[in-house]
Amino acid sequence: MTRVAKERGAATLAELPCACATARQMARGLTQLYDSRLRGAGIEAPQFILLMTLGKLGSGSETELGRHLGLDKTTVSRNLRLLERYGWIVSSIGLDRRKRQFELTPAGRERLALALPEWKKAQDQLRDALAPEDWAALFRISRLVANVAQGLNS
Amino acid sequence: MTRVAKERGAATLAELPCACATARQMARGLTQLYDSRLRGAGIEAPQFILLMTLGKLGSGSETELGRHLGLDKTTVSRNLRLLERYGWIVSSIGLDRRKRQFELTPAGRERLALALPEWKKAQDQLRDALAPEDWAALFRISRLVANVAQGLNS
DNA sequence: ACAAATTGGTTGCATATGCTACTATTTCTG
DNA sequence: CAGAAATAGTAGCATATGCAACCAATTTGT
Repeated sequence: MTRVAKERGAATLAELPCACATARQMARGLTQLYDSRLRGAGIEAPQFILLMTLGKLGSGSETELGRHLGLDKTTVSRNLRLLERYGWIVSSIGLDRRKRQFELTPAGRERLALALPEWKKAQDQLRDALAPEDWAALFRISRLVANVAQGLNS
Repeated sequence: MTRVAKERGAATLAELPCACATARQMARGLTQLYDSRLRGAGIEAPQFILLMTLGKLGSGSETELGRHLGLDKTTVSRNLRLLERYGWIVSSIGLDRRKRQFELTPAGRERLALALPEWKKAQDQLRDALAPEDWAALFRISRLVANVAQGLNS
């Protein structure tokens, strides 16, 4: 049982509940949960979320999708390219020739339909494991903090 | 909690509040917030968290650190190798010759001391932007859901 | 109308993450 | 004790993520 001298600095490592660390751990845990289900439908959480968002919006540009998901535009760019390679989405150039509009292909809608029941299983599994008020708080806090952080970052 | 399986309507794209998506978005937002501060100290959130955890534990093996952080052992393996390359940690082989024990070097402690005030700035900035009860709920929910997900994944 | 600022997107670079499969070591069992 | 099972760590593969720098197209300010 080693014990390093810790009576040096003021607020040392003793107790550091880091909001970032705990939030990241939660996100990783949930990602693994959803991944394990979605994998049966040949997709994983990040791509599913992107595909789902595009389906919800009908169509969208990279920057637009990035704003919705809190993702950097370069990340969206590369992730969309993957979905395009898989044939799940197509892109077209808009009137504003800088913009590329993306939308689902039939194959993309098919994949989404295949994945939705698996997504639901994961989501229900989590919900059943939580008290109703905790389930609600999870969404409320996640949205709130995501928005606050977004604001602080801009 | 009850695990009564209720019949919940089939999922449509209309509105899909995905716990995984919102949690990931929050985690990304917080990571960017903490990163932007920590970068001034020559480190970013993931490495800071790992270094901090190692400092808190005194020493630890890969698997041990992974369990603490909810990280896959292979991820910990590579991340630790980076910290080692930077000279912030050292490893030694234990009695059980499968295990490698890691601990901070003086340079690692120095880096941590340099980063702690920046970490605190980010953390305070977030706390100030949240109502006290939301700040508390953030930790409670993150820990709770991380634990629940961990359980469901194993 | 034109130069400047803004906006949308891509490339290069580096790190982060996890799964599968594999090796080495230790522990468990018959 | 010998073989089986569990454990610790690593390599290969693929995706995810974001910053800085850059180019192209559009909008703005004068």
